[in-house]
Amino acid sequence: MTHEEVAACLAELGNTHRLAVFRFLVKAGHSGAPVGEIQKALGIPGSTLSHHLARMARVGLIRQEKHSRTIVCIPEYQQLEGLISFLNKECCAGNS
Amino acid sequence: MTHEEVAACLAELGNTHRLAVFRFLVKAGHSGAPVGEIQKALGIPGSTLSHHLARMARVGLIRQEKHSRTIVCIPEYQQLEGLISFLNKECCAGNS
DNA sequence: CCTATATTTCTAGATTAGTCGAAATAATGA
DNA sequence: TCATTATTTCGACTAATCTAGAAATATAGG
Repeated sequence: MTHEEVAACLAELGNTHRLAVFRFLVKAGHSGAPVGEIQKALGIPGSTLSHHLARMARVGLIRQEKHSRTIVCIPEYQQLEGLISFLNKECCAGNS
Repeated sequence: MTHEEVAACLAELGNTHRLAVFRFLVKAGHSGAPVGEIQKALGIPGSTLSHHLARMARVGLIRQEKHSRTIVCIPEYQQLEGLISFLNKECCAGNS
């Protein structure tokens, strides 16, 4: 994971709506949740949510699988792990 | 650390310049580095750097100590640790 | 007091992000 | 085929961010 990729992911998680979406998806587990369910749970207008989901998918924080009419969003755990391990390695060196 | 505080910190680290500054300060260690040194090392114009440093200080990622004419920037390790622990607790639950 | 140094504040332009209604697309089932 | 449901794309607007030169501030040393 490069410096730029890490910054891009952090920037996406650095928005309260998107962070809330990610937390919701993690609670939903490996099977994720459809867009409509996220929308109902968090009360975000469809077009706004769609925009945020697209951004998160673009940097690999989630993936979207189409099942007939619904699109299921699944958190990409290993991407978050990459992020955490980067922060641990590159940003905690020298810590007490 | 609240949802909003976490998002704010992640947003600040989600900029390549600021992430580079933070990484540089962590390498510098607990004694930190003066603004001028960061500027020389990373090649960022003074006014731009000052802006980014102020933002990072605002969310508690660094602190700034004035020693005569120079201002020393010090990374706030416990803030980053708070961030990492939040991501681990709230965003990794259910992971394989 | 004056000059040099370190850093910030001011200002302004350019770019990007966030928001959301309305229209468009896609798939299902009657 | 038609209506319904799920979601996206479009379009438009506002707000925030990024950038950096120029001027201001603060401090040290001569």
